[in-house]
Amino acid sequence: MITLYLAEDQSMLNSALTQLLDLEDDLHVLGSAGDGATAWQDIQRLKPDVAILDIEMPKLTGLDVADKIHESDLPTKVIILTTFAQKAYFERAVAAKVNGYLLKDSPSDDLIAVIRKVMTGQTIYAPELVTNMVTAESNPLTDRELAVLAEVASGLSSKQIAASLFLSEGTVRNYLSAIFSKLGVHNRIEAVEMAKRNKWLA
Amino acid sequence: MITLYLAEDQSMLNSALTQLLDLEDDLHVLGSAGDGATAWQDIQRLKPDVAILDIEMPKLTGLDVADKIHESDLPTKVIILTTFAQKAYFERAVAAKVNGYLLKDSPSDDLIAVIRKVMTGQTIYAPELVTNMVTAESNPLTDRELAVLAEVASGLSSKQIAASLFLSEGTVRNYLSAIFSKLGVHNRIEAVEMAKRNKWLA
DNA sequence: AAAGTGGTGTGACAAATGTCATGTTTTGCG
DNA sequence: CGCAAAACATGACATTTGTCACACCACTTT
Repeated sequence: MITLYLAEDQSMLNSALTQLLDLEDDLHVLGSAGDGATAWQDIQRLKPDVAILDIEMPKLTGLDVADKIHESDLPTKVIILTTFAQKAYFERAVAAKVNGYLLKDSPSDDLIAVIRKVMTGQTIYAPELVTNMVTAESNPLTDRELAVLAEVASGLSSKQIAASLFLSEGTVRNYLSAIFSKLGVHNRIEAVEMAKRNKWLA
Repeated sequence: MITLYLAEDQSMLNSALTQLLDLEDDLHVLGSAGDGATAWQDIQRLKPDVAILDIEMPKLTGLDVADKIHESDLPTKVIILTTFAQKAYFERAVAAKVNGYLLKDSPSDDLIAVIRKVMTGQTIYAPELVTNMVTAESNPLTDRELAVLAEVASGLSSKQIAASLFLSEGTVRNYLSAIFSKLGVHNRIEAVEMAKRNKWLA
């Protein structure tokens, strides 16, 4: 009997999967949560064989929970279940040594299959991800540039950003200029749009 | 026996719900699709009692499909199943006379309950929506302003927008100024962010 | 018919933005 | 170490952006 824990903040999917997984003879769902913090507490207590974690959740992301599981040497294996094939997320997941990484546009039967494979010690990554890895942009910005862009994204002016980061206004504008050049765009709007699309912010 | 059709582009949710709904004694899923166009074709042919439609899907949105069902006088009742409580969507759904409107952060049991209620002739809207209706902003922009903002959102400069809409550059900037004033913001970034959040664009 | 209202359109002006040339640390790396 | 590449920082300059006062028109209201 494989014991499971499910962390997924969309209730419709959470409850549907919980019920569906529990119907399998060899699977049993010990519990589920809609946020990362609750999930982490439950997982420490329940020690499931496999934790299925969404990434974007309140309080703690699935990747944060995966890190904690790994740090604490829990026996629990981790499957990340997320919406998009995002290079940034995938890289963090690989670094966290997750046992599986599956996209939500796979059918639920795939999830069941991955759970069983992970329990045999295999590591399973969705093929779309490997493909996407090649094409997807890697974040070319430095920490400082990213900090500036984050402020721009929340609507601050160069002057406000300068004050916030203790820089001269010219410096801020220069970072912006460097950002535009690196991203191949020509203004703040486009830069912010690209950064959001690639999840480079926050 | 209530026959169902499910249109949902996230395979994980689609397949999980399909299986789960089919387990109920009085429900039967005739088919499902991951895009609106396929769904519309199938629904015409299969004439299910209830169609459960996601809004954001490829080809045709769930709201488009709902309109078509209504126009064609099909007997099929419509339940919209979507992620966020978005005033703009909800208004269109009400205009399309849908029989139910449910959020994906409701548990799957709620969906089953709503299906049965809708079949008795009731119309069911998620309570979060009615609450949200009061607080949510209604789009205060004129058509012209919206056209300008849409171009801004795709990163064009005032000069480019002026050329595209056959206006003087000053006029474009004046529209922007009016937009900022109406939205209570002070620059393009914030205006675009607000418009995107409220789905006022495209 | 006059007055009011809201959408549309314009140019002048001040402020913010983006580019560039340049200098100063910090960080690999042979 | 030495030194090259990258990151960090600044001010001068031209362009773009945002504000404002104003004008025109269509459409109500009085």
